[in-house]
Amino acid sequence: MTSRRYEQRLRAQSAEQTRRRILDAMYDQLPKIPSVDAVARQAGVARSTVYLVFGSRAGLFDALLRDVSERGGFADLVRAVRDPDPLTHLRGAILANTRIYGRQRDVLVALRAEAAALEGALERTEQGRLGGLEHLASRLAEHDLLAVPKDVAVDVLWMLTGFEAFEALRTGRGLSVDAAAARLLATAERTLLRVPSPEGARNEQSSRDVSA
Amino acid sequence: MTSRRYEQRLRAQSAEQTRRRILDAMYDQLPKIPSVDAVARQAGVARSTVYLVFGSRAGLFDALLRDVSERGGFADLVRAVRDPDPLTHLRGAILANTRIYGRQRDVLVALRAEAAALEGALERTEQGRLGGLEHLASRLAEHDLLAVPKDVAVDVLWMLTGFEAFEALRTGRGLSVDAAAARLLATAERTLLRVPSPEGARNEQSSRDVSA
DNA sequence: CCCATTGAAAGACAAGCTGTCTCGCGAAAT
DNA sequence: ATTTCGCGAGACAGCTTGTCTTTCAATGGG
Repeated sequence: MTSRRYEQRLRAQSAEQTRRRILDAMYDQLPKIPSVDAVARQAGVARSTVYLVFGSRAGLFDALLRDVSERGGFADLVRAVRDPDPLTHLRGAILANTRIYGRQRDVLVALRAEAAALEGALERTEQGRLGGLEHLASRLAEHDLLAVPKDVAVDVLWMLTGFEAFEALRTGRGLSVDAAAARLLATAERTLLRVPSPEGARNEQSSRDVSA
Repeated sequence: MTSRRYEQRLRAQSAEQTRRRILDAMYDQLPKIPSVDAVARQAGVARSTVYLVFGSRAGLFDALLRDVSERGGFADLVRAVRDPDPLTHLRGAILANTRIYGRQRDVLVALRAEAAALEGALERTEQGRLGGLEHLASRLAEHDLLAVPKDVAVDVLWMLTGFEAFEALRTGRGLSVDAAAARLLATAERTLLRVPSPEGARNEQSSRDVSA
């Protein structure tokens, strides 16, 4: 009875399909937070199947979080980080980051509401952001562009690149995605960078006209 | 049968007591978000009594929110707002605001987690903050202290004085309440105020040493 | 002192949710 | 042909919110 090994490609493939169907069903119901039952019904799948595939309600949201991370829109962010000029890095990263938030907003709001059930998963994701910010702060420091200590720069960047800051401007103040990006960028530049040199003046200008 | 008017002071008084017992029972269980049943048991009260007094789970959290607002710690904030010097107003308001968040943190985290059920109640509370910020921005503008348009200043202040910004620094970056206040203040001053004049330099200094 | 009034307990009930488990079909792999 | 295994179907336990009815006991007007 416990003998034959199987390697069922087709079966695994269709399993992947049901997995996708379930996740897509979740996206469909956002930003309202659906019950496991509602997701299963929308996906045309038995509720027990959802538990079979994702383990629990929390597992379902965890998978959604990973899915969002993989789906990218991160290309722009990566490009900005790779730029040789640290100022372009700063500007491009904040802009790309904010636009990602703008696009994924429904998912992120739902995930935040479910934050209690997710615990570690969210932290793990945020860890990547922290690493990126430390890198950015180091680069700015190396080029002697910082007007504040490096760790303060990391703190401020952390606050400004979080989803909550974006959401406060977007929903709380009714700004567009690009207007929110402009406020965040202006705040970062004026707070972190040395002097309102010709460089600084230009930045301020460029962020102002987007927001106009 | 429908005749006599009653004016039962003692009864009304004991009703107020049960009301308080229930709210206190909630405070006891924070920051974990308790079920109505758990609150009732902790308060030594029937679950149906909670519904009798507060109407619903949402009503319970709504009452908690009002209770927090009334409990104050707002004296410092009011004093800062009344100061004739708009710069003192700015600094005092951010500091007092942040300290209030620090003190009420457990409640605010719980309320945020329950935000979906509260809807309007939170907005109403935030409305007051917005009004205060507009006033502050106007004062700064009148004294010609702003380096950015007034509406931009309101947006930035809104973002920096929200609970989320505080929480990002406090929990996300592990800062103390005063260190968080220093970051917020430095960000606000450098972003909003004209030139790093002698005035500006002094501010930067004072906020730096708190954070050290 | 009597008893209408009313705050509050007790608890039944409906409905929705998560999570677990069992049973059985039918398609895929060997 | 026979073994696996993905998945649907559904029962079950337990927790939750919310509603409603019944009962108890104190309060206070007359």
